Amino acid sequence: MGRWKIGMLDIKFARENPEKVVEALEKRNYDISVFDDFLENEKERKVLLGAVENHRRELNEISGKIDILRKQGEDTADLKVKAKDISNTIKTQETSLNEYEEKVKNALLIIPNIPHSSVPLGKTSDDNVEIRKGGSLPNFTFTPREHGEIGERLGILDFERGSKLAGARFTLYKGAGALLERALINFMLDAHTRENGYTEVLPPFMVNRACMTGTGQLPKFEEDLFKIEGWDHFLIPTAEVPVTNIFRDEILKEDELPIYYTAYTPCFRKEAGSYGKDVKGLIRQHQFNKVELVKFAKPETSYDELERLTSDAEKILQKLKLHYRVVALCTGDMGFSSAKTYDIEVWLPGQNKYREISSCSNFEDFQARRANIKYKPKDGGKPRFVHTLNGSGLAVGRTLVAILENYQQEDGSVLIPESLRLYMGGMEKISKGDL
RNA sequence: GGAGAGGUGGCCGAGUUGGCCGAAGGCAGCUGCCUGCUAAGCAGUUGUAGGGAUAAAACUCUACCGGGGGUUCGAAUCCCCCCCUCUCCGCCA
Repeated sequence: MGRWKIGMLDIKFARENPEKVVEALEKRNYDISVFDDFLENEKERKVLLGAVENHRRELNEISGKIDILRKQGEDTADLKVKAKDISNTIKTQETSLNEYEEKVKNALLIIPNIPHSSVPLGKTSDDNVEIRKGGSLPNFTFTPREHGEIGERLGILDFERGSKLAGARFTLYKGAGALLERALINFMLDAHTRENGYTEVLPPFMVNRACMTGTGQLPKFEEDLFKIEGWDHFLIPTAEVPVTNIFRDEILKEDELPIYYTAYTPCFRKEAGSYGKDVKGLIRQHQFNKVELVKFAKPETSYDELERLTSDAEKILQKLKLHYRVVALCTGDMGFSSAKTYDIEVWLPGQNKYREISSCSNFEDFQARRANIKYKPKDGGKPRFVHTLNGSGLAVGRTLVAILENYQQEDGSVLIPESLRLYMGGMEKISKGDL
């Protein structure tokens, strides 16, 4: 009855600023008809809600009278008849009200976040804007190979057997390859916890529906998720989901903010609709490892936090001496829940292009509304929604790809970046036949 | 998997012959008073969401006692379904 356990776009904001919502939808190349549905149903919903509340007040009054008369031993039959009548009216109207609430809620849940004013306008990834570059391009005296070929020649990546075990887009890592993946995870976690101020968490790798709705994967993108048979649980597509939902339905204290979490998890994605794309190699897998950064911040500081979060992710690439660039995603290329996103793209000489290795976003209060995460201001005011942010710090498999391609030698061996050697038991180079 | 117990406000915890319960009491918090500091003490106050009213308040209405449905004029209290937590047994990394 008028309770919104699932927040989303602020219903009041949507109602009172329809032009802004429409503008946002257009910028994102979304069909604006969902919003028309919303407005229409929301209007009706409000009228009905008012009617139900009035009747309820009337009914409450009569019920009170009945109680008093009853105690005085007087006859209440007439009042009961009247009350029954009102009660029936309420039931009828409520049924109708519920339908409208359902419609409003469903419409609201599939309306994306409103882009921040600083987000570049555009339709596709071609319209993204490069912000800066980091590191320097590697020089090769030979033609660099792709990571898949490098990995197979070294015997550290086995795509054939990966697909024997689980099908396309699964890979078996072996020997120094498995070690390198594990080393990268530890290296990244240590950097973020020891140098960047994040607290490590290790969440469940599958979550319930409420979590998925909270961060925006549901209800719109269910076809991208692996669902557990016979259970309303899903394998996580990113640690963002369980980690952001840590504080679902909670009210934090202002002093606790900002909160920085980092988490290693595997990620599971169906990659529906990407048939034929990146079928070779490690770039696009159904299961991959990622170290994630998640922040809970006050609204006033969330954009500063986004800059710092992005630079925390960049630091990993700097330590590994990999060349990269940071791009600001345009309105048409941004994810559903995001208000602003920076992608970090690492240079892959084997493919002669930049590939996304991290995506850092400020969701403002979009996820916080859905997941109902608030904080109580110190001055005693009403609880406010927090701002949530997250970014990869980094995608581990793609980092391994970058190392193989950037550190490959003419003889097919691969040097280990210096900052990683401690994590590789001192290994300096991966050669054929190692481990 | 089997057998029990329970889910109430920031926390603890009353309330199950239906009405006076948004909900006693305690703790914590806040505001005054008082005590030369601290502790104690006295009085008041302190939930969330939506609507109305207002310059803003005061004020007022509706809903919320794990979730959903039912009975009833009326449900935290009765009935049904689901979820979760805890204890014991079994099983297992």
